[in-house]
Amino acid sequence: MEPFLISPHQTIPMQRIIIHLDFDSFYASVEENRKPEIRGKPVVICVFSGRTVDSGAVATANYKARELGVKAGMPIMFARRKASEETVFLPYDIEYYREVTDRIMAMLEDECDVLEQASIDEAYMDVSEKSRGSWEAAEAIAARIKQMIREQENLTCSIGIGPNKLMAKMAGKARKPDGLTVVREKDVAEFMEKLPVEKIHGIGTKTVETLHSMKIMTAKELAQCNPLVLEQKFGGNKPQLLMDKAKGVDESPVEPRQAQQISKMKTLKEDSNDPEKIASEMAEMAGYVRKKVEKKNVTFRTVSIILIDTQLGMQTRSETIGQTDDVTNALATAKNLLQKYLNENRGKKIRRLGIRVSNLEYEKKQRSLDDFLQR
DNA sequence: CGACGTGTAAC
DNA sequence: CCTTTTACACGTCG
Repeated sequence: MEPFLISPHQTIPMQRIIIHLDFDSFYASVEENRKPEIRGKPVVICVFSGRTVDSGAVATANYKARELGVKAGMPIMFARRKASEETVFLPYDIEYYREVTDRIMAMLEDECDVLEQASIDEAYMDVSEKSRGSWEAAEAIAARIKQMIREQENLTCSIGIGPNKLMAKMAGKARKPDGLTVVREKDVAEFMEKLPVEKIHGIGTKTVETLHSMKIMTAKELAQCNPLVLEQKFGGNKPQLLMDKAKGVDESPVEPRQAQQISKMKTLKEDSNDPEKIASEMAEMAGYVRKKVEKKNVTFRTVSIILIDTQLGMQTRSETIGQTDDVTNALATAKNLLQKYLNENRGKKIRRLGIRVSNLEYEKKQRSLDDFLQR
């Protein structure tokens, strides 16, 4: 889709219509479908780190559990304290959730011009053409999508429709669960005005803190402030970016995403600085990375290790090598980086670690054995 | 500019 | 008392 309609005399920015779709407490809902006996109960999906019985964090809580005060991101231990007798705690099963998502995303591709899967439970859809520029038509598309997902997967989602990705996303947040909210171009200013800065998508804790220290509390104040004031506190492009967001402006296109990196992290059972021990964990994680690299049929150029120490400080070390698909090679590089790190940081103990490959190339079309034999 | 390391943000 | 994975921006260095 062309971003602009070009007439002989002028360039008219085309009005886009973007849908954002977000499954309601996705992991929990999927588990409720898989295990009917837990339906109606508070459900908490957990990432258990394995360090102690209940160490780890909450990935998702269903609405029943949220009523009890359980929230995503919370340590499982906290959630246990808040939870009631009947609350169900389940380990997350990412592979199963991915299967469900993949089915739905395949379906969504047919319902829009361009699909951008933003995460396991979120997608943007450009429906400018499919709706022929009509907000009503876009709303009908959204309603049909909701119905399809309900009928075929027994899941609900919240949908936002707006003139760009930012507004679609924020519209979707306005009504949950099972919501459908349209913010037309002409209604953007009014929608944004009421919001405190911390409700703007993409403005996180650090930025909020700085804005508050400047007495900028609402999107309206941010949108109308003097850019020079922001430039005192923020560098580079950030002032412009912040003001655009506050005004509900976002030109970024909806485009298909491909992974830029593949990584695997793990929490150690006990803090350690034993090279042998850490290297063997590294090898295990490399096995997982290998699987993913094979599945995606990619090559990579950069290998990194990620280390989180006892104080939860994160450090990375990386090295760029020749384009390769050989994860064994990556593991060797990772072990070298690890060796170097441990030498530079004598005595520092590691809590969590990870391995990552990046600088991915998707061009790699490998000749199959058949092709090979035919020569 | 490419490579590397850190910070911010979101899920 | 603290997960996992990904993306991207930016500063710095050579």
